[in-house]
Amino acid sequence: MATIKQIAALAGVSRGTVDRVLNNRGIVNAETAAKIKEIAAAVQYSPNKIAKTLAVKKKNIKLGYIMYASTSGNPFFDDVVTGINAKAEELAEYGVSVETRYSEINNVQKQLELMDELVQAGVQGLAITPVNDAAVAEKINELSSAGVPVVTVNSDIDNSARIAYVGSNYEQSGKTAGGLMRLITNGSANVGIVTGSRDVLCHAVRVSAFKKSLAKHCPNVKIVDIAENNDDDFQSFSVTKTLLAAHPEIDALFLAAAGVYGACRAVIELGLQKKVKIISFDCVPSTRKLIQEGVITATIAQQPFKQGALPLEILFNYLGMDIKPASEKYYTDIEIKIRENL
Amino acid sequence: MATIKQIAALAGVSRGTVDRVLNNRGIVNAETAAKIKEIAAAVQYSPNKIAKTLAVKKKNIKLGYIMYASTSGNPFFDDVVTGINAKAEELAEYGVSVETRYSEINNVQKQLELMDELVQAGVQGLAITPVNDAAVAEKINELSSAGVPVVTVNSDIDNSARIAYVGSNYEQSGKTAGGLMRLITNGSANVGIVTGSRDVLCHAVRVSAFKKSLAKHCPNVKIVDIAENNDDDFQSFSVTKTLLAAHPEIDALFLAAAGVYGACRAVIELGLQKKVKIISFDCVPSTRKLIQEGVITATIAQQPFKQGALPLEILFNYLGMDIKPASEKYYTDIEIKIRENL
DNA sequence: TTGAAAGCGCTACCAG
DNA sequence: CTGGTAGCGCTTTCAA
Repeated sequence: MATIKQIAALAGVSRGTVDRVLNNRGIVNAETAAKIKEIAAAVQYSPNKIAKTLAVKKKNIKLGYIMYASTSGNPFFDDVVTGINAKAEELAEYGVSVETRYSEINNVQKQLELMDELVQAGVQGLAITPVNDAAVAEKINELSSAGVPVVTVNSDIDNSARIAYVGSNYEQSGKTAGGLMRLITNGSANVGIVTGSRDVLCHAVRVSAFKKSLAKHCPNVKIVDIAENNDDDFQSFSVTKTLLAAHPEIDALFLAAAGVYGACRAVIELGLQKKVKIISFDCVPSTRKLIQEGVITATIAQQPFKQGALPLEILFNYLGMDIKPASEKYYTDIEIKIRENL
Repeated sequence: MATIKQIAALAGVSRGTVDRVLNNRGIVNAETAAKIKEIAAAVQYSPNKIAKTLAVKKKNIKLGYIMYASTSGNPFFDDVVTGINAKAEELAEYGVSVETRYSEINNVQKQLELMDELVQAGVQGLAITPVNDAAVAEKINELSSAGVPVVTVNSDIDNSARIAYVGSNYEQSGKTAGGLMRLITNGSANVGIVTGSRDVLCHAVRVSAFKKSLAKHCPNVKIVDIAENNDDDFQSFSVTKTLLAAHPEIDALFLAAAGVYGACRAVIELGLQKKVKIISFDCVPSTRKLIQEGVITATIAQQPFKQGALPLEILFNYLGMDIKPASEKYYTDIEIKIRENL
């Protein structure tokens, strides 16, 4: 609990000098620097975060956030935005302002424009749910080189210089879905899969991990067929109906992406809700309701609130507190929700 | 984002006066007080928490913590203690010190002595896992009256003036265990229950909620028998063996308290690990291992780390920041853990 | 290359 | 009843 002031006194120098040595700013006489470092080590100096935070106000840090709009089809992002706003409000006290922009899934051009716009507006750090495209990756690298740290949210982007990723571990969440399927079917079932799109990396990873997990432990669980709904409830309704009609042996569904409500409507319309066991992802209001009604057996949630909030915290620590992210990847918890612990 | 300084300027008074009005300390002329309040409301004054935190150092807050020792049989408390220590270290920066004492389950006398000891040592607030006894409740009330706020942890105590409880919602976690049992048995099973003691309130609540939850939804799940292990692994081993021998029809076990390892050893010794599905509580190292090995199907964890840490935060906020607990009960999350999301 | 001082916003204490 | 001031620990700027 030693302070800079105390160290200064011990070394017989001013606090400014100690500050320079300990934080590598400016130039200090080599001898005094060595002496100060020695003393700091001896008294186990560690900076007081609160004091630092208070002083950081003058920096007037400005952060940018590019998030998918929930109007693009998935109310999951509403909860993420709630997290963003809560954290932004909290950081306001530290003199931090947050500019949020909404982009569309798969619209690369729009996203690039928003990035430019935010940089023009003077943001010193950026959080973004990136479209998985080389052009986006490249712009992230540009920003990084220009000294603007970037944190990816919800989906990561390969070959980019982002300082951290916050979001689900899709591999593990897919495996967990497989584990759940094993438990609720007692290791024997004919499973239909409804996913968003084979082309969306995170959906693909989830599905393949799900399959792998079952293949390993459950020889009697068969994957009958797989359908794509493009994260749209109406498409989801129709492809699920087709899927179930084509394969009357299906007695379990794995809903790997959005469009959960549409798929469940199809099951209900066909009168199969008693027979078909359903596992889904996320816990949006309609999903919650379907769990309460017993249509969905279990869902896997992934801390949307935290996904929204944590990137801002990471950027604030990076820019304001000189704290580098402890890890390159911050995986959210994989939360199994059933009717009783919703 | 208005500050006291700005309000003082607007009102033409000193910051001291504004502080007095806004924090109800000392006496201020009624007119100026009204004026200041009006201005504060107009500019939407809200105190800066960081600045407050920095200034709180001089108070030299001292907190006490009475926790069950994990040597009393349950390694669950190790994780709680980890949470206590982490939070204590964090709070050290705020000038807060924490005195921790370890008590024994069911030892009322010892616990009363420790409470006295900590008060003698000058703690200004206390967190405690109380033995459920009238004498303990009464001493909690004494402390409260004397201005020492108390937070209960892990188990609550009736008719006491504690400012908050942090811990599991035993009713809901019991229900969740019931829900899980329903899912993994497909609603049909002969269940044996191994609990700690019928006399320990939280065990009793869990078990009764478990039963109720099953009775409501699963007519084909029968509770065959119930055994008590007094949270001891050796007793657990022996009573579980007896239980299984007496009821060969048992094909599922609900382990409602500690002694999980002992019960599982019994299952293994009888060669029943393939047949008997097991649901347990908490996620201590031995339980984790048994899940990985497929002996335990699922366990319900309850954020032991948070149970340790949060009470200190509540007390700090109460004493240092004048922030009353937002709620009287802080229930921990009910986390379902299976092999894949351990 | 170094020291001194102001400031972040709030609290507490001493005068008046 | 009120004002002024020092201090919490760190950062930053201005002088020297």
